[in-house]
Amino acid sequence: MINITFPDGSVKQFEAGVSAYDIAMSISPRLAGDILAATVVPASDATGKGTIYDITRPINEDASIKLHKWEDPEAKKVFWHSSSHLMAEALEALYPGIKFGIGPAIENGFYYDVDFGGHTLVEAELKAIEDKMIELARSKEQFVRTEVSKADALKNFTEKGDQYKCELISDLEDGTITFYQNGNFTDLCRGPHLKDTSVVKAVKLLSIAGAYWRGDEKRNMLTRIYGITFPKKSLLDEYLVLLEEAKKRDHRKIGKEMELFTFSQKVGQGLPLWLPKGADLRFRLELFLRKIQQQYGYLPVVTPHIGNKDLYVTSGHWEHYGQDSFRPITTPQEGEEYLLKPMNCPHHCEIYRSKPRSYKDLPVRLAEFGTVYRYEQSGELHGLTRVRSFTQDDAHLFVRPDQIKEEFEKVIDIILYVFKTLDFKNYKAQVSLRDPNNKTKYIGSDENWAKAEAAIQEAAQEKGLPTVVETGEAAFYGPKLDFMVKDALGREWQLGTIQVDYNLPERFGLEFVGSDGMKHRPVMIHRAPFGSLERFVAVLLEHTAGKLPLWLTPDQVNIVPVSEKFADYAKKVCDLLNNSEIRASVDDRNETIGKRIREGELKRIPYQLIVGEQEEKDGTVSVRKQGGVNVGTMSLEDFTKAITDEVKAQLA
RNA sequence: GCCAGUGUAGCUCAGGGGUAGAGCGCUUCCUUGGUAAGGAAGAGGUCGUGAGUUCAAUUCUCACCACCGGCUCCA
Repeated sequence: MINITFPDGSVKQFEAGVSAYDIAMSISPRLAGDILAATVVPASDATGKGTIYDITRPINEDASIKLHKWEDPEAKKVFWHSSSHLMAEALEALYPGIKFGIGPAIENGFYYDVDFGGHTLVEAELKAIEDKMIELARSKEQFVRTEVSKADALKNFTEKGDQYKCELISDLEDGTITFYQNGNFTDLCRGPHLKDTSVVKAVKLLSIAGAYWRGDEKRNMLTRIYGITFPKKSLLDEYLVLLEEAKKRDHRKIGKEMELFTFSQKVGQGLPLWLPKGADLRFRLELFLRKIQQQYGYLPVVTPHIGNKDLYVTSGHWEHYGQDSFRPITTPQEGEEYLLKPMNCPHHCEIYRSKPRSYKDLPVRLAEFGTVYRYEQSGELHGLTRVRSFTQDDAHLFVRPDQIKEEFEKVIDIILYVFKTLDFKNYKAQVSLRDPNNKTKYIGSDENWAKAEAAIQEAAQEKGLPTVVETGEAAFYGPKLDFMVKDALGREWQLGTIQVDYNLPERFGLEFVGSDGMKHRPVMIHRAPFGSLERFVAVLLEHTAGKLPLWLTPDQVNIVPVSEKFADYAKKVCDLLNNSEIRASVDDRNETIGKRIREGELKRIPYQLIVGEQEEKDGTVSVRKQGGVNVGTMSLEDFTKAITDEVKAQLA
């Protein structure tokens, strides 16, 4: 007999070899029917973390257990992973001879990478695959786990001619290899899996994409099929509605609706054109940050949009990115070449170098809203989040080595203030370190890398900022701390960034005179709280669904006169508001009042003022807040004060 | 750059080998309306670009361009 401990601390005895399913059954058959996976922590597991088990897998020793129903992320993962096997089985039945790469569960659903040989899978075929999956699911196929030797595993997939699985197996250690079989389909898989396929009730295959084998663009491109499944049809319907809702928050759609920005094929791919309202919004964001930076002792600078190629040879960027960027600009002067600036740092280094610096002058903080140009691959361009011309809210801090941590922490403060003011709550702070196994990708000495990586992690820790560490994600010149935020569809984008750089000061020969009268090398910190105005605006639009905070939004107040008789009063109200720096306009078009209010709502204007006979007589306005809330009638002075106070509070 | 999809009016989209449609928007007129769509008339498109097949191409074929979903990349 073995002891099984439950999450509430109670202990029950079972025969050795009992499964999670048996255990659930001993509590209630209903529970047994609901559970999809179990976290089992065997007594011998020193980590205490345990393993997710198939609910049919025997438990052979004392263990604690947690049973997972659909609501648990662990269960969803198992459900979707099994669904990818189910899809693979359907695919193999419909397209005999195809080969399989990998097929994991993802955040929302699963995919499988498949080599269809000569066949090109098109979207029209997905329906038939979905139907086959449902058919197979209904036949209640068990997922059968078997442990196999490496030799047998290789033999199996060699006979099948699946070079991808063979490659995966050859990387595995003998004795750890398991197969899972559902129906006629056997896959190399660590598991865990569902008990059987019958719980999969609803299937939607979402899209087809090409994906390089093992993420390597030099290798075969496999066909990746994305899908999602649910244990109930209604859950699928809800999910699809949710997806539609998310698409309505797409910044590209909102940007068009609110007339913030546009693109032109004639101007060029990835080159955003900011429309008047968008430019207005952008300037307001800039002003907001300028004020903070002034408080933190930043000095504004302005530098040209091009720079001599030698500048980038010196910085090392030419060597790293020269081949993949906009080509150099030539001049009538033989041999003279300029580059569109891909970043501002080299220019700022030259500003630092323009005069001798004393240790007393440091830190020197040079800030610029600098527009840069990068030739991003055409397939990578995406709305405002990935463009070829964008403006960084850039600054470079030239600091003494003993000032790094303090300066780094101040930058964290600025970024957190910006995020707080704009109500970004779900961000991730990511520390990006270099890949120690691929040092040739990076420039700079081991010693400086170690110092910089330590400085970042210490600063984050002292600020109490929870971080995730990603190895191999560092910039080529230094490690960084990035703030990542998700868009409407769950894609993650980097916004704010702070980067320590020991390299450029070296390359540019930057110096300061120390208290000892000797020359020393400053350390450089790159930082951009927004990242770029383009990306920041994009993510902000998706987070707010276009309902921007009052202080930021281009149109704050829409004044709707009840009829044209009151247009003059409306204009007077508008002028008075404008004089108080409130962005108001009058909609006195020949349309019904209901229609004009509706359009004000659709334009996401925070306040609408309805004015008619009564208001004109009393010098008041009838206030309607976005979303249909009738705030009531108030004097114009009171309204002006309320708006001004609300803006102040938002910026506090 | 790679794989798949899309490209028709300012916007959202329907259509389809015989030179085009809807709704919204826009213009004009009627209506002067009190908190999410009043009515009428009108203007507006070489159907992404180029080539090919055909008596005839916006429709079929090919190439290119752009956009969209992914992959790779992201200073």
